[in-house]
Amino acid sequence: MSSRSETDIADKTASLLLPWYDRHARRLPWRSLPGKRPDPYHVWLSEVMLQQTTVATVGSYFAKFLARWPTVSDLAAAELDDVLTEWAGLGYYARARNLHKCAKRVADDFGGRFPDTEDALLDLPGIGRYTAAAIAAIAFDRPAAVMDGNIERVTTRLYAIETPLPDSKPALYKRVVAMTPGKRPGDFAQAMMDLGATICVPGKAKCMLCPLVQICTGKDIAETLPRKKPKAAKPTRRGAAFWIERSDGAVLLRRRPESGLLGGMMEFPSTDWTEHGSERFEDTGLAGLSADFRPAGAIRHTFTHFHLELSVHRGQADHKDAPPDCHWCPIDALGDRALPTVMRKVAKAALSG
DNA sequence: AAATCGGGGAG
DNA sequence: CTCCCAGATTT
Repeated sequence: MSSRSETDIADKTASLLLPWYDRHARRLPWRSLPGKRPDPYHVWLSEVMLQQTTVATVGSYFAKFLARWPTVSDLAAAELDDVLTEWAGLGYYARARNLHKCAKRVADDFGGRFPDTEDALLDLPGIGRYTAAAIAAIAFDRPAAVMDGNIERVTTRLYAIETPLPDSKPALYKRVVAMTPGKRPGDFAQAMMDLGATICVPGKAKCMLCPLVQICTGKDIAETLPRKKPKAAKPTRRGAAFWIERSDGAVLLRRRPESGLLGGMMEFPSTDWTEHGSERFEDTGLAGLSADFRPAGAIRHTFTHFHLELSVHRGQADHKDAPPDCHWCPIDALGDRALPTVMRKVAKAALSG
């Protein structure tokens, strides 16, 4: 039972938004020149990097990946460890593993060309509902309904939807489907996202500048929308990390398990991260390696669902061969390893403490 | 449906 | 400090 005004919004949004986009579109590295179709590889790479990640953060990573792997086939031929190394610092490392899997699938099953439908894209690793729709619309001009966090907020306000997220998602998606135009669907999606990033921002929206203000139902309560369900508090976990240096100056690194937190990334051998935590080197699981340690400070780091406090310990050991999953790394080469940000903090503490 | 999975920038 | 970001996958 959609009211008359809802129909009006669906009918008018694109025609109001696209002229605004033609004037105010942000110039981003992965966007093509106006009227030209972008390279699907560029669209895919940027969309995966942009999952839960800001435009400012992605910029340099996108350039590095494209310089090193100019085509999806180049990326498919890369070593996974090299992909993880280039991804280090960007977070959500399952994205990097799925990126590599997806590149291989595109190279092997599709001859290096991305499929051009939402359904086929959805079958690929690391491509979910949002990314499939975004690639289909932006790279292939398909009228797919694209809904990300920005578009959720814009649509919530446009229709003054007071049901909290995520319960409101199905209703939001129906509205986005109704608004998405048959012509320039990719530009429409990008325009909605630009609007959310620059005008219809979280908190106090800049309604005075909005091209949709004349049809916006929620402009008077924009600051209170979208409502959201409360989030759980973050507990603190603790543990210890060990900087183990050999007489030639190399440091011991260990690769973490393929799945789970920081999956496939490198670490300085550390204990499990638990509520109470352990300071004992024996709890790192490194058997048969003897070393004396002295305290070298502590670091704090926050992950998505917990805070971490790690004590850092520094010691010497002279073992020619590395334990399982481990290798000795020259200190000068640490920058070229797949070390996540938390482990770079550990390295900094060890070297200054 | 809920939990897991990073990191940084803005307020 | 909290919130949010061009979400996907697993449980």
